Amino acid sequence: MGVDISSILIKHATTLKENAGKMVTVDAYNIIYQFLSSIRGEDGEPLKDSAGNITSHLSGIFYRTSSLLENKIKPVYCFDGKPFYLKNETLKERRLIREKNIEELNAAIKNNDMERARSLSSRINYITDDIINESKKLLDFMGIPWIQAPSEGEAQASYTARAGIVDSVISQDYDCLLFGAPRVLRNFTVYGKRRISGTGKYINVSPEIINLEENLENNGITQEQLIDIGILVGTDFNSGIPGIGAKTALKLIKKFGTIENVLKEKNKNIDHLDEIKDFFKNPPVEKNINLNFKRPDRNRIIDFLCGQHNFSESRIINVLDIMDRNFTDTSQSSLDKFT
DNA sequence: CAGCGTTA
DNA sequence: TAACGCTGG
Repeated sequence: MGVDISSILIKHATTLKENAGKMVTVDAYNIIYQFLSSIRGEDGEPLKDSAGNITSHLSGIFYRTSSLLENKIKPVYCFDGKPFYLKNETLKERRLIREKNIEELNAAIKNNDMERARSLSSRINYITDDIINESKKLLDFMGIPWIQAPSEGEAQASYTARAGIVDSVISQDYDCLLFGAPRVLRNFTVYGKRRISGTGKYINVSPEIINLEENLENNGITQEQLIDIGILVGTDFNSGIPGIGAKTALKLIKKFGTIENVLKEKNKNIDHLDEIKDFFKNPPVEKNINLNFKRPDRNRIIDFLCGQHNFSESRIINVLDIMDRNFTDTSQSSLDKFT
């Protein structure tokens, strides 16, 4: 998933506290996908309400958003619109992998191999329209703004940061850097832990920040050359050149200057190259952005999460109290200078 | 993943 | 109080 240019990037450890006072965009699809894979019960299945509807994403969005707010970080969620048409191949591949996983899962259940079944089950994620719509509904009730991207959510999130409307982007994917996000926050969690997919075990993953300008300078490349490197390695919109990873791509781009020269040298071809480059440089985005944070609607949240989806009322109320307190704090902060 | 009760 | 382990839905 996404472009793997990790090996040529400098990353700095960061914390939620270090980012206090900042506004950030969140790649909604990316974070929902993470919640669906990691928030699971003992059986390895995502959390569900009594009607069998998946609720892991609601749990994730509710608690994560609240801790961000508690740390004075204001998140703005960016949702995917119509995928870039060249993504179709990638999406087809993902569908095939998923179908294969489901087949293997059924086989494992048949053979009573529950450990294998749990591991496979945790890899199968469905982001349905319901999951997206309920996420948006919850954000509305929480008074958190979200942006409907005309196309890719990570392009929208990156644009919003590049335009200076927010400070940085929360996403696990490096594609945001190709889209020009000045700062990308990864592993941006409260406790710095993540469950290893399919097992009950945890690994430590500390929040990190990647600074675009610093990395361009450190590698001695331009933004366009970073895009070229990404395309050589492979993105959501093309397969990349076999045998070329980020380090090799960097060397080649520095030696030959542009992806066109590299391809000529290697006698290779990438379909729709100009279109892909243009999409990273100038993706369709919503530019009319007004971000309005409102006080959480306690009754609607309790009705939605507890009434409709079986969340525990006492737990939800605890968090609502924290959010409420925090909202008052920020709205009064302009009065601080008079005290 | 995050909350929360338990433990040392 | 910090680390641990279980549970949430």
